[in-house]
Amino acid sequence: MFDILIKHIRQKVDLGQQDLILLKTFFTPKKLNRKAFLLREGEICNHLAFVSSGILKSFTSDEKAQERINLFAFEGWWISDFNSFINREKALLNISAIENAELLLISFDDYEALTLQIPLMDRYFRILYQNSLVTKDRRLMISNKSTAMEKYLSLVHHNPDMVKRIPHTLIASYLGLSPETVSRIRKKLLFQ
Amino acid sequence: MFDILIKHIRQKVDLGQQDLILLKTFFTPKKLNRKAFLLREGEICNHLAFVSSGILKSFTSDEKAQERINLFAFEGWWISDFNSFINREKALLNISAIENAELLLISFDDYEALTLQIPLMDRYFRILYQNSLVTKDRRLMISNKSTAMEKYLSLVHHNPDMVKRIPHTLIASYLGLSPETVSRIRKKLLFQ
DNA sequence: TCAAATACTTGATCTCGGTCAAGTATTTTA
DNA sequence: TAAAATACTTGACCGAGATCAAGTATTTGA
Repeated sequence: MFDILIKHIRQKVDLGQQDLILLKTFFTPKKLNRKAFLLREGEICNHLAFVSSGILKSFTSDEKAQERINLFAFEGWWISDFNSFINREKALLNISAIENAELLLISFDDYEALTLQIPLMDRYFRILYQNSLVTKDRRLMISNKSTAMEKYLSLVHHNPDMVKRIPHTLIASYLGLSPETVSRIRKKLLFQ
Repeated sequence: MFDILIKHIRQKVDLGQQDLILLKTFFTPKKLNRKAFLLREGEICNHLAFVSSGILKSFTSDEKAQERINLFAFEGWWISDFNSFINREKALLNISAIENAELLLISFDDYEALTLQIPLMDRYFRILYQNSLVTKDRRLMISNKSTAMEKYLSLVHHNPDMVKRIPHTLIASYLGLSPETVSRIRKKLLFQ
């Protein structure tokens, strides 16, 4: 259960055995079945979730409009409504499982306590967020200026597994495109 | 020169007098005149820049197409090509000054050394990046799903000073819109 | 294993916002 | 302070991608 989390952390910072034992006490395991919700918009997001297995998505649901996907979280990823979690505001995002998932949850208070008790975890999250910023920045640049085809190709390039493992309807939503457009792009790519 | 940086850091972490003195040794002041470049695409981005005064922009320049603005950095903000800085890859972004600016630069090596010598700086950057992620996430959601009008109104709401202080041509580029569209939106808003 | 739900495709049509063009207004700098 | 550069506005037109509609294909779970 903790193996993947610990491996993930050790790739970034060098925690000792004592710290690892302490670390575990801050997390609560949770199973989440396909389609089950971890968070609903309007709630305060009380946990950061680390995905040990399965796939989750975070998304907004504008009444009649299709849901709009914000993030897919695979094994080894973190997911939350970050604004809600950090600023204790109402969540704009929903989070639910696309495939049965196993999670490790840490509450806001424990997140604060963890970084104070194990300062290296500040470093871990600093590096994690650093990488995350790079990815978000790229997504933002592509979202702002690219054609539908370029958006799709960029995803195929940077996240081939997303395109493989996740229904195209959701891929479309993630890219801010309609499912029809993605379908037409895929057809075009088949014939080069 | 260092006042704003130190104030900024102290809002997030509690550095002692000794650490502050040490901290200063890692930074190099630099003046950058309007239109001067701090970074050109293709170079490796060797510095994080803290803006003590003035305004900078980071942007891509797709040959014939208009430049596309990625970020405006005001007094108290950080700016860089983060991917280039962290992963030592060629920069996709240019960075230049919109108004005469005073900067504090820290090199990649010193950034690494700083966080090792003053672990609280890991915490400072962790919190900084946390907030930055929230902003980027919001920008990404808006960029993916909103109309031109919604994009403009969201900027007016979240960054009124940007709209006030920065030419509308650049605002348009920042929002991924054409200057003409922004002009038409502003006209529409005048008549409610 | 089969009905129901979900996912995908394809065509027809529409619309928002981009592009082009030609002007005016403002700022900058020599 | 005047010429040059930059910024902004407005109109006409166009096209990429959304929407609507009506199918087919695949997956899921009782």
